Amino acid sequence: MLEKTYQPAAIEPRVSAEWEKAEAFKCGNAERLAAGAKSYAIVIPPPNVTGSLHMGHALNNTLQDVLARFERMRGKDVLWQPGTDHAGIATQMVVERKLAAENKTDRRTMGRDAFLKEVWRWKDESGGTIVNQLKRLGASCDWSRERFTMDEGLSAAVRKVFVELYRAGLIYKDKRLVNWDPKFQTAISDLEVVQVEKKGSFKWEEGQTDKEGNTVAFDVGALAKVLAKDPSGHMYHFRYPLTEKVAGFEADHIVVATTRPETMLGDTGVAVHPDDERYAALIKAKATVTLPLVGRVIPIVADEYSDPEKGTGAVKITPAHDFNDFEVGKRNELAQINVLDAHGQILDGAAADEAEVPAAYRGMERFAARLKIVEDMAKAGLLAKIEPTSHTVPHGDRSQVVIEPWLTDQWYVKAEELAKDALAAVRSGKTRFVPERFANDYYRWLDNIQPWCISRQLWWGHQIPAWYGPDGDVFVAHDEVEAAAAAKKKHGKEVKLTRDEDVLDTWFSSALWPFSTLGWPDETSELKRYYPTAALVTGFDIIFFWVARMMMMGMHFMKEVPFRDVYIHGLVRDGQGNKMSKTRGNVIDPLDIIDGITLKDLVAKRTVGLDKENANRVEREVKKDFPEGIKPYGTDALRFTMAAMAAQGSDVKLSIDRVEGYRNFATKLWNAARFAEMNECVRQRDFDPASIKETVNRWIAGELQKTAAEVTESLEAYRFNDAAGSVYEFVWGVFCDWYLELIKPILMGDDQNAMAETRATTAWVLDQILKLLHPFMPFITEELWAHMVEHGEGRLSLLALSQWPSHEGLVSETADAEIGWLVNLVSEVRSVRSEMNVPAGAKIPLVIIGGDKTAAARVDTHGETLMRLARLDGITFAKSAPKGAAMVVAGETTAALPLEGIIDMDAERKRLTREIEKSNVDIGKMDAKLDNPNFIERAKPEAIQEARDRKAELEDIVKRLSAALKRLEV
RNA sequence: GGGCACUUAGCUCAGCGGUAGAGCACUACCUUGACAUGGUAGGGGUCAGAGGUUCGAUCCCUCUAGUGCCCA
Repeated sequence: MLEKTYQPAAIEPRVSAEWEKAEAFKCGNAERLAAGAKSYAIVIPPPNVTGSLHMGHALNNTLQDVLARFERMRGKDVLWQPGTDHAGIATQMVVERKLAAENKTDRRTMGRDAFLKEVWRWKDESGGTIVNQLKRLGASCDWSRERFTMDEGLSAAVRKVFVELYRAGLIYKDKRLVNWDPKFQTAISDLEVVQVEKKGSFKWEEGQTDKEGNTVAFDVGALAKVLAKDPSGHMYHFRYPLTEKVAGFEADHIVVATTRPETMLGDTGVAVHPDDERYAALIKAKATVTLPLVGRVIPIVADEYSDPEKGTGAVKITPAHDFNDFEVGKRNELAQINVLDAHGQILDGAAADEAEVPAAYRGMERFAARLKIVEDMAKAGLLAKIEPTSHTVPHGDRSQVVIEPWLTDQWYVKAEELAKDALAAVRSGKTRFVPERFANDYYRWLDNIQPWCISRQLWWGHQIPAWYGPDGDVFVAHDEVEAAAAAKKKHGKEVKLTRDEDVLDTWFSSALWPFSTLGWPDETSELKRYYPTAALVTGFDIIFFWVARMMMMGMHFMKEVPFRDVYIHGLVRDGQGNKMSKTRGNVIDPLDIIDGITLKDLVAKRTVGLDKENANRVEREVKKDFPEGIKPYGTDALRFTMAAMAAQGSDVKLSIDRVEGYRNFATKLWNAARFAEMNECVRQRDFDPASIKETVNRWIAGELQKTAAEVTESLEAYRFNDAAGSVYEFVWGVFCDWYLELIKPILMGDDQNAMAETRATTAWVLDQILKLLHPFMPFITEELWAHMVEHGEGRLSLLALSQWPSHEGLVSETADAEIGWLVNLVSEVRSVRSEMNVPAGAKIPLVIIGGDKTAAARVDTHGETLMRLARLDGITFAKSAPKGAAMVVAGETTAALPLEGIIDMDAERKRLTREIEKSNVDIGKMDAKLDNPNFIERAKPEAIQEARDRKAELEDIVKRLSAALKRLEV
């Protein structure tokens, strides 16, 4: 016998073990293939190997698993391909931190090879965390095929892709400005840069006076204080003196403005708009300015980049430190002078000599240099103005430090070429975004795509397969042997080669994921069978990072899209709609919902690493929101919550109340099964739902058929919430609330045939429920599936491998009408009882007024059920209502509850009047429609008929209620 | 500044050209032989505001206000 309540912690490990033992999720099952199973593949968005499970993963993987289990039950050969990516920067950071914590030598001291050994050791020890957590979610991946982006096979794919793209001219090396992260000292791609809005507060202007009329001097100390908080957010106006006075130009200087004063050390020009009259004389005279503090003579050039409307209309140009200036510099042949090193400090030593950096600034940190330069310009009398300005400042998404555009040699992918096929594939519908609107983001990005910088100055990652010869010429090859051969051919002798030190962007290998995990470049049978994959499930935040790049690589190397559908889901937020974040302290760990957590542990978890002020705030909030911590709700409840709340394209605001509600749902199911067990509801061999005789059983079979169709349709359309909603409503609202109640008299009665059929039907419906629920709640359903055979036959298979319900011909209109009548009548009686304050325990008689043969037959069949559910002590028939009775109007049936002396006739009068009023309002609405000639003329015939039927129905109700009311008034 | 969404019950959200729905919360009653992690009944909404299209608008269009996200 099942326990009274269900304990997820007790069943989940057991069920997991069953799946594993049966190798239930292995793709390529021989029987299935022999039966001609179509393939259905999903590749997991590989989580970072450094990662641990968060709510985003829980949502993402729940949805994938729902699809995978659904299709597996539909008989397909399912491959859900799992794995992790190597997360270049993140992993390198983790290991460096670990070395520091263990007081081991640092990365640079131990050298590249030794360090990489450390990383691999870390990966072997700790890299499995997230994979194990995914297993706890019930993810039905084919774990035997787990892949890692640094695996040998996947690395071979990376090398091949690099070499081929290079040879096709689609990868090249170039000296360009990159987004340089001074903290990690590596280039990063545009996508890894986040723009942060900054606005300062310091204000000063030359000649500004105070209340007394005294000129206010520039206060460098005050500025220093402001900049210490945030170095950005100000516009500085500098006077650059003309090298020589120019006829026709009044001033002896030109004013330029900048938000980054320190870059002036690298200025090589000043640009004004060619149509700007104010500066025409300077352009004509080919005037120059002498760069203050440095003394470099730099030209004033005409370039449309400068906006005459903005500031003075003159901009300083620093080609080596600004993306726009870089272009201006190229157009006007300005020198590129770099003044920063890899740490973001002003150059020192020989490099500084070459760049003509004044001694005063050498080796200075960039923001310290910013302040000093402003100070020195002020001292020189060349500072005109400082004003707060709001501007966006690029930050590294991992390092959180200000990014510097920096001139370096990097490898690039000619993304604009690869984008063409990727765009066409979506435009032509070969790949479809769900919801569709996300295709717009995809188009917009690919239409404006920039070269993709793929080299990273890290050690952990795929080292670029490029070797340099003695004269710096490059040999791109699959391996060193091939490179050496090429070098020998060129030089006519063996030469010493050095390999490019850089590694590739992690996303470069992720872009190959849909085919590299299937064995490419080998022509494996898996590649043939599972590519293109059926669906990709991911968040909108990585459409650019990943989806677009997989499309580009897939189209180029496989000549075919990597996936048919891309389902984009939202973000998981907290109950209030805030993004979950560590500093906000509102992160909910999925495992804490599954296993539960005490208040104390939750506070500790959320405050770790926070400063005192934040920690106190978070502690207060946690105590308020979770006074008793989080109870253990189990995986199924969490998964069902995710699915039920994953409406297309919208975020999931996760509240614990909701999870609790679905945990209760699981309990409800558990107890329904317990009821079935207690009543010996055992599935019969060869049970055929089409041959059911009893009305109530025919009815539930029909309802089940409809529900199964709804769930199937919703899942096919990625409408997870609708699918979850349909099955929830059926299980609770139909099966438990009505069917189980309706059959109790049969199960306790003495009609053996009816009882046998009902038991078999109940067992059968429960089986179908377990199947329909399985994709959402795999553990409890698998457990019940196994349990429910104790008295019957052994199951032929695991529920996970059973067949998805799909039925036809089970819906019976007569059964629907009959049970509908019963349900309606019970509800109405209950409602009247409650409103008339009839004590819940009291049994009362029911009199059916003027009932026809149908009513009599129905009462004959369902009288006992009716009595039980409406708590009646007898049902009789009469021509007219007895005196002092409350009236019940249920569909075509009118009935009376003779309650004289029990009920308040005044209350009944009021109730009837209110009911009549309500119906009359609705009749009025119908009349308004039907009296409108335009409606009759133009509306759809069905709409007109509907309105007429509705009106007739309402009028009938009013008639009967009015009659009842009249009787009371006599 | 450009683009995309959103605004529906106390809260979180579905829905949709033709009787406004769910979960949670709330109220009353109920230890009825699966389940109090339950049952029964109930209250609660001019579907952000203003126009327009339509026989008919919560739904389609325009504008306004507010909110969020993406891109510059």
